[in-house]
Amino acid sequence: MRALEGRGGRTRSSLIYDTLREELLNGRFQAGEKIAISALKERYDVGLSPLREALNRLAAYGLLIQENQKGFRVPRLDRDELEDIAEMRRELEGMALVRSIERGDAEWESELLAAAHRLKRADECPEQVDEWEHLHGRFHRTLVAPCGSAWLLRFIEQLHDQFDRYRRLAPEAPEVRRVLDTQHGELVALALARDARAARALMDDHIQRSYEVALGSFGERPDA
Amino acid sequence: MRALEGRGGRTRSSLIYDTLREELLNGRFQAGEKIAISALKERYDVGLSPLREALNRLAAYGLLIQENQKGFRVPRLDRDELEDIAEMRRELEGMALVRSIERGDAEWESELLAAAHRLKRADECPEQVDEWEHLHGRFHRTLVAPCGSAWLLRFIEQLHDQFDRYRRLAPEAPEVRRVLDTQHGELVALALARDARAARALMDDHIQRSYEVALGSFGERPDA
DNA sequence: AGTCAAAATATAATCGATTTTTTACGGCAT
DNA sequence: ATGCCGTAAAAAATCGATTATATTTTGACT
Repeated sequence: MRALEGRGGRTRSSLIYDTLREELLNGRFQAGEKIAISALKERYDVGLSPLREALNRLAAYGLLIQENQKGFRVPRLDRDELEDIAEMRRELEGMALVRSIERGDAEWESELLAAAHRLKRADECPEQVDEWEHLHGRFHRTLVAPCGSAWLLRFIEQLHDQFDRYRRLAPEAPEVRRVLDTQHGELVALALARDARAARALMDDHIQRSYEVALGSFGERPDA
Repeated sequence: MRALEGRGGRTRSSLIYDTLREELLNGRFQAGEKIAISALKERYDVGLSPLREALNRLAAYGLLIQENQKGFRVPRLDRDELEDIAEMRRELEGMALVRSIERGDAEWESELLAAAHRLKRADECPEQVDEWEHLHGRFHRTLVAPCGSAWLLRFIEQLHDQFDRYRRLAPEAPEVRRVLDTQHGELVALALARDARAARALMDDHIQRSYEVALGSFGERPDA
């Protein structure tokens, strides 16, 4: 799989980083799995150095676990951790959304409408998952973009990535999906109406429902 | 400077990481400075691979900036960013403190008292800065430790590191320092009294004052 | 059979050298 | 003088091979 040829100003290391991040998010690696470095080396046809650098970055970011002298592992999926991630998302994205509503300008309103529209179009093509994921992430980023805090945005991004490891693994839930899709539009409406309180409440509910979908990644309740 | 010999289970990469992190926090590198990799290589007597891996991790963590094909740079100090960091510290540490007060058990109370006591002793030995920094960090970590969210703790740690880049560079402010030292004790008292609201308010004030001290890292107001 | 230790194997970490890209410099035309 | 192009030097990124550590296997002994 000679996937990393003819790049533009990018470094091998950064290309592998992006690729691996995407694959980790999409559950292409078994949770808890040990990373076989030389296998990846073959698979992407790169040297050890850029590969290891990418793995180091992913570990610092939290998408891998690094143990001295024992290489890298994919973090296990853990109910408590998912709950933690969801709870933090509610706190931080709620905070960011309120601030965005206070500070966002007319240009933001336009971009928000555009992002929501693109996402809505994608909602109707369930076959193009990658495209939908892309637009979905972009919509949520747009929503909180003008919050004014670079660090808050950074943390939110990181939490989204963590959350997506679970959500993308969960089975489809069409009824909830429809509600979630509707909420995207409602979030825009509340943002444009500058109703911070209601927007925050809706965001809370949106993340809570997503969390319940993501719980599906643990398989159908072995406790029932 | 053959500083990285005879290690115990640690990897060269992780040793350099710790060393560089510490030096970055202590302002041993000029803000905005370009990292001369081969100079560091000589200085710590290590190969390029572990050094670059450490730099990659530090960049992912936010203590360095990485630009494709242009190596690594120390982030500039920026008033707006410091404000952002302080604001986020107020939000996140406030949140974590409230939760700790709700959830912390008797063992936590003991450790908190111990940590505060150790810190107080160190307050009186202004010559042992490193020791004080160590105990200060530990005190603040203890304060929020039982908040129940690993991710919240992670973000707080990261923000502390960012904040310290500024604070440790700022000139001493003995009067404010005395107030801040006193507040550590008061925080413990409020935590033990389980007065979440007052504790949060005090933490807010504590961080705000620290922020004002840290502003000193920009030199004496060129705008006056 | 089960257990421990030593040897063998596999994997992680590191090094030294090479390749690629950027940056600095100097001539040349405008 | 100023700006552009090509070359030289420097630095970043990468590779291939080596060393160190962990894991597995083997085989003697209980």
